[in-house]
Amino acid sequence: MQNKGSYYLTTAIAYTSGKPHIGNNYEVVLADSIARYKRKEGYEVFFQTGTDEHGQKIEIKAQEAGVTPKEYVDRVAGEIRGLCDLLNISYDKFIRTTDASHERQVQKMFKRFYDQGDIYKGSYEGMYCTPCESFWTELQLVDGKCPDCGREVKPAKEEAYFFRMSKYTDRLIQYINEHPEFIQPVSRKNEMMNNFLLPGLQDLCLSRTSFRWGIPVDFDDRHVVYVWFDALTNYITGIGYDADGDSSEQYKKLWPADLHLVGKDIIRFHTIYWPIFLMALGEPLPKQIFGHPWLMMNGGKMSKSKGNVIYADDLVEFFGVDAVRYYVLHETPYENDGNVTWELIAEKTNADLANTLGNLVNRTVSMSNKYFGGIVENKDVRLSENDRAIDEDLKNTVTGAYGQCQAQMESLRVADALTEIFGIFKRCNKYIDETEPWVLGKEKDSDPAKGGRLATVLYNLVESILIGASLLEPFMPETSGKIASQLGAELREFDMLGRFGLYPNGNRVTDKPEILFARLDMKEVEKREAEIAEAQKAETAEKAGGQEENGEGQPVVDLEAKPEITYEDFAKLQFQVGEIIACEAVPKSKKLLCSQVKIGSQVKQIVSGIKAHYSPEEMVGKKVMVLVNLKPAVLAGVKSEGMLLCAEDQEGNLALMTPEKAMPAGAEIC
RNA sequence: GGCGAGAUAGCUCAGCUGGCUAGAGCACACGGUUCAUACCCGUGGUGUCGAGGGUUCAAGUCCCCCUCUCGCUACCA
Repeated sequence: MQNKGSYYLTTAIAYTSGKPHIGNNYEVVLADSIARYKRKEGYEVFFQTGTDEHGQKIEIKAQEAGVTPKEYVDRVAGEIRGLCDLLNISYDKFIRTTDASHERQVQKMFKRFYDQGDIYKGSYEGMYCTPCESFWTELQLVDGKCPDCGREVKPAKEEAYFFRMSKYTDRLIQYINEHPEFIQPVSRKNEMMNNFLLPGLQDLCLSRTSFRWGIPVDFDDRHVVYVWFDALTNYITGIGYDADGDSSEQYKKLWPADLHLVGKDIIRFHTIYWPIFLMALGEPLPKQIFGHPWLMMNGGKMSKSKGNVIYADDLVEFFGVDAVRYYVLHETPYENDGNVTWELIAEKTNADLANTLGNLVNRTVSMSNKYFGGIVENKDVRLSENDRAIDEDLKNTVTGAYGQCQAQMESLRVADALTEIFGIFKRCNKYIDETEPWVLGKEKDSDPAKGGRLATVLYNLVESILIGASLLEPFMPETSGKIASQLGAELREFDMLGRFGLYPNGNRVTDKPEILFARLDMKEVEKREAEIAEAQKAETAEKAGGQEENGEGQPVVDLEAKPEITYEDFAKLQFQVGEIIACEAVPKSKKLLCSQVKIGSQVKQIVSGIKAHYSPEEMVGKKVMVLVNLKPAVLAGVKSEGMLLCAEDQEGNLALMTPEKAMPAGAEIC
């Protein structure tokens, strides 16, 4: 293939807070297939993936595990890299945000932003009005003064560095409008525009002082750099960017990246903050950001304590690496989320890999051995009109597949590209049916014409399969290799795939055909799945058994630490037990319920955002914890005179706080 | 509440700028076949194309309205 220049693609880097599940690994498989494909097309590909290793969550996880954060991330990063290797990911660089070179560059970039005025020192909580005891963001201030009392405000102690996003917003809007291909799929572009860019960007807080596990700001070492800035910049530090202008040759060759592949959940960071950071550095923006859909497990509800988390290593052990790759690539179409369960993978493996592909290779090799001792030879006998038409149709399908595949890959429709490739194998199966080799085989010795025809039929099959396998290589490299080896030939380069008949005449296929994909018994699949579920549950139970230890099945919720308060601060809050005597949904609101709450002898109206978790009916009669002396506010046009207190987990599930014993409405909570 | 996406066969989905009897894959049923991993090939759907209205010679395909689902966002005190 001719050299088509460089092609730089990345995945998002994986957060090292724990072992990733198949839904996380899906992205690198997708990226890998694109990387391998582009390489075969003649691009000089550089494919980077890696791990994101800083942040408070990791600091806490490490503490729980009784190890240093570095020890913790070393272990998890190793695990993640191991999964990549297991999945046959052909990354060129595996970057870690704890790499010394990355850390140094992040510090330099941070300093440079500060020096050029993009970063200013402000306050994380906001401006503090001492008499009102309130924090305000700069935007809320009226003429730089407290919007409540109009008095002077001053920065709070909780200082932080902020990035002036507003400075670059217009340029970014213009860029996005002029480059319709920048954000893919396009529906995401509108989301970003309408929700963030057009209303105006808030300045982004770029440092934290509440924990230590991060890259220190070198000129103010109480601060560590915000993890997103740390993480996003990996795309340039990994290839040798230098903030002082001494970037590597590699960087000059590869940047701007051709493709950032990221999950749809973090497309905002990649299409807004990242481009703005690059503008501030004076570097060009990446050519395309693709926000791919997710692979959902059992409809998205998974937990280790239920035993339904699906991990790549379990799948690979049972199905084999290429069956897993095939499934995740084929099942996630383009814009919609895909689904993954053990049963679905098994079904797809049986239908497409065992039946269509594996059986095709097996029957072709078997017939070659049976009829010609494994020798594959095109006899070029005279064909009937009918046979000629059949052969032509086969060849057209096979030689045309690359073009079809190409068109799909151009728009990153990997699933559709795979479908095109499997069209070859389906056509081959049909070809066998049309030519009926077993009929020819019976008369091949008595009728040389039939024998010749049979040889040609098998030659055409072997040739077609080899072309199909060559095209399949980026997606299922191991399988393609096995097929080529069974056929006794080498996989082809892409620019050969339009030509039919390159298989060496008289070459020999293997005499010991190996089953590529065994048909799976659904009972076996269910059994294995159940075993793994049991193991997960057992592991969770074991961890939960330890006193303070939190297993991954009972996730901890880590919050950003707030500043310490005094007892006096606390004493200002008035908590009481309230009894909900009436409750109704707030019209024109998706999340709000309006409750009448009896507190002692008074009744307060309180609006709460808990509609998704409680129906108005079940609210009535509950005794709940109420923050009584909160300043009244109007929500969705309804007055609210307090706050019902709830616990909230990682998924945003809410649980009302209720007294553990019967208590009268109005009882003080202290 | 705002913005956006979607609602098509049992399941997962294709159907571009409106045009002949609305498609694919899976599953299922039947038929054929036996080289092969009980495999492959063929055949099979009366689907109100979410409801209603409109434009048009002609509408899943355009317009209006409604219902529901999903995503982002705001409020979630």
